[in-house]
Amino acid sequence: MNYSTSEEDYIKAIYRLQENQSTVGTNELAAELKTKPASITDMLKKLKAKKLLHYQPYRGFRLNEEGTKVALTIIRRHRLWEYFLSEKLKFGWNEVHDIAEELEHVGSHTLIERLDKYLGFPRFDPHGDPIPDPAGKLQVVDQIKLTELPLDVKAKVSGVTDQSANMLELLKHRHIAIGTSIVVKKKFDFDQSVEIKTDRNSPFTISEQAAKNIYVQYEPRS
Amino acid sequence: MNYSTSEEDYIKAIYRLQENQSTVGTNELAAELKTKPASITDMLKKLKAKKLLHYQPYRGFRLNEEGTKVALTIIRRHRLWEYFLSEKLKFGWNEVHDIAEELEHVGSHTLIERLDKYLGFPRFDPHGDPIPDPAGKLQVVDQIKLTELPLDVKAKVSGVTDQSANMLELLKHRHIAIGTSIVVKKKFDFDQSVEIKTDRNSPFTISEQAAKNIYVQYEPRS
DNA sequence: TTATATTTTTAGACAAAGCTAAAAATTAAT
DNA sequence: ATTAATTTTTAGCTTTGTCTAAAAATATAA
Repeated sequence: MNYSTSEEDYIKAIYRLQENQSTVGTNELAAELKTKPASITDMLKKLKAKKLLHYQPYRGFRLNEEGTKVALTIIRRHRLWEYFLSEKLKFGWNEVHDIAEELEHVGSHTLIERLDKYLGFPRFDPHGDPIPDPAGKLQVVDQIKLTELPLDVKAKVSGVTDQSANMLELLKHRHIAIGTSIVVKKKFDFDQSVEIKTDRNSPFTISEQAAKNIYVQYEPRS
Repeated sequence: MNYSTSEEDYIKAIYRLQENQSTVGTNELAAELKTKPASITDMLKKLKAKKLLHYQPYRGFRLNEEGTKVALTIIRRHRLWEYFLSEKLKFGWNEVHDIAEELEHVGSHTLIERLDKYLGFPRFDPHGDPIPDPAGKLQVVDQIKLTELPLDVKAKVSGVTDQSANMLELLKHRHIAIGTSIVVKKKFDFDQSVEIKTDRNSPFTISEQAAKNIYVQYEPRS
């Protein structure tokens, strides 16, 4: 089945919201999509007719199996494009989102599969979020915060959550990027810092605060 | 200024048609866009209001300077994506058009400039059509048909116009692709064939008919 | 538990883009 | 130079996605 850009945006937003709550409300979704509640009700009727969600008027709604699969397909496209923009076109982690927001609606299945292959089947986007597989399944995340990594265990940087100028500056200065090999050498509890070492630096120290925003994974990227 | 997907499609189609004729007609454009004449009239009013074309009811129309610039910007996006799909994602020359038709409407200026850089500033798309420059100017084409290439002058394959299965088979078999170095050794007028040599083959002969569909350029790609 | 506040839905309108059928303008042809 | 044929435009309707204002349902609270 093929969905309009609008429908895709709704599906994606509902998916995002229902990750936390069990059921999503009209006002809430309206806020998320920066639109008005009346518009939500209209679209819900259409999506229900297309059997993508459970919905009883006044009772809230939730994506069903099919709707979830569609959502994950869109998220897959989004994150693969983010990875492309960041890795190949050298956009900053903070610039990729808006452009990917447009590219994700280009529907060709072959396009996405070839892109995936071209990129080397990445498993995480530049923000560290996992990329759903072609079947629309979200892989169990095997990435952890740098602060949770046991000492002297080699891992690879898979993403960061804090994209502030400071953080980006720090990462740039230390030559930390996605894929960088990294090891935690010591943890200094007394001043909340950790000593780390990458394959491009001699050991250095960063704040635990910063380290918490760096995600790493054990295995090499497949 | 920003234009809708529909507006962009109209502008591109008008540009295509007015390359031959001096002025374009409603029926003609309707056929090109597989839509109805009444829809054309509606859109023409909008495009005229946006000062993209000259248009007198019943008198035909033609893009003005601004409209032409917009058309070339869209064509630039289209052809850069075609190049990307063909060179990087290994799509066949015949598969790229439809996907590029969607990607071309993604508006980000930075995206296109970075893509251009990433691709190495290509000057021709996989069909051999020139890629307009960032200012929306079409470079004078310095490519010629293989049959027009003087003997023993080295050139590079820049595209083909015939994408029939036969032609693709021939090119594949002879290892002729975009960028392949090629020289014409002899022209056999008596049976309408030419002997050519590439950097990957000993000399061989193909029909003049086939050679006419192969475009080459003198200088190396910039 | 009845009144009040909040949330959600309905009703009716609007803009974009398209269509059909009918009217108007232009072109061609006797 | 009229008539006939063709092209183009207008008028009015449809769909998608949005909005505002009003009505209905649900939740909260004294």
